[in-house]
Amino acid sequence: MNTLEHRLADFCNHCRTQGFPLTPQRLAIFRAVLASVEHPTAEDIYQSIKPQMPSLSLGTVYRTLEWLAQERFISRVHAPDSPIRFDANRTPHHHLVCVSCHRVADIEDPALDELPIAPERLQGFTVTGHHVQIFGVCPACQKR
Amino acid sequence: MNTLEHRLADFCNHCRTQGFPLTPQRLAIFRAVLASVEHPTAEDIYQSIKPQMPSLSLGTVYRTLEWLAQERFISRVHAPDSPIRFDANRTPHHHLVCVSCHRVADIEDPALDELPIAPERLQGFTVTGHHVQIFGVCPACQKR
DNA sequence: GTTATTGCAAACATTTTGCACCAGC
DNA sequence: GCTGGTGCAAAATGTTTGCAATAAC
Repeated sequence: MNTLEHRLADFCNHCRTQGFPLTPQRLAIFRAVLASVEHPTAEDIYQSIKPQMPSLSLGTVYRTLEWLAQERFISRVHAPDSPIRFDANRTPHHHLVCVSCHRVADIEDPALDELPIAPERLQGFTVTGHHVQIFGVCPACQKR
Repeated sequence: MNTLEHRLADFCNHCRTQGFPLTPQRLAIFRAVLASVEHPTAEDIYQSIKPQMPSLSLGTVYRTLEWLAQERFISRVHAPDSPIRFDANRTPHHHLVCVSCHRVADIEDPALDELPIAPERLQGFTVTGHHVQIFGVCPACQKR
């Protein structure tokens, strides 16, 4: 199971055991990434939390997102013509990127997780992972 | 054939027939992208041309690279933790990205050009293309 | 009480833009 | 000569950082 509650409990545990102070800002920021179906930018996260926590600063959001990525609770999504986005989905997946509105959707397909790459083409690189971006026009943009 | 001379002639032709003034700046910038084996950033291009053309401005480099991409003579490469890079390679290919030094190498493999994506997973997106990024450590960084 | 985090503002890196001047056609 | 390109400097954008005040433990 991977419910929101489970993920949050995991996170609190990690902070406690690793000696990272569990601040309301961290909790709110991780919650916001977990809750978002889109892939929010730092600014998106900031705007979504600001109403309930007016003292929050954008710098803290950047620092915390960076730290969450380092601790492997979220990952960064780099798409063209867009600031860095964040993603709490930890199951292996790839991305559908709308070339019109720059929306990013997750795509899960085991066929994409194991690519048949010929080793002799790797030019001596030690591979640590890969990521597929599929470009296209999303349903909403097709209607325009 | 796709020699440098051929690509340049193509480019000059395109400008002539499409009514785009063929300026020394445009020629120098396209030449620089063609000549580079790495995937240069705007700043890289600027620095490489500056000695022979001291009047060149960075703004022109950005404007020209953007225009070259629009006219499909080059493409943009978006890699994590790096400014936008440019690529004159027009044969279908993908990228090897070094997670240590952020170098980007081309990888050509027909297996990557036609991915077996199940249509029902596309969530209504109209697909226009895709791109594979393979992350790893390049030979130079492995030795450190 | 100690230590790490936060808020704030300034700095930074990259890219875009407005405008007067200049060059290609 | 007209049209669009260039150089320059300023602005915009996205992100990072230094530091004093503050909150978690």
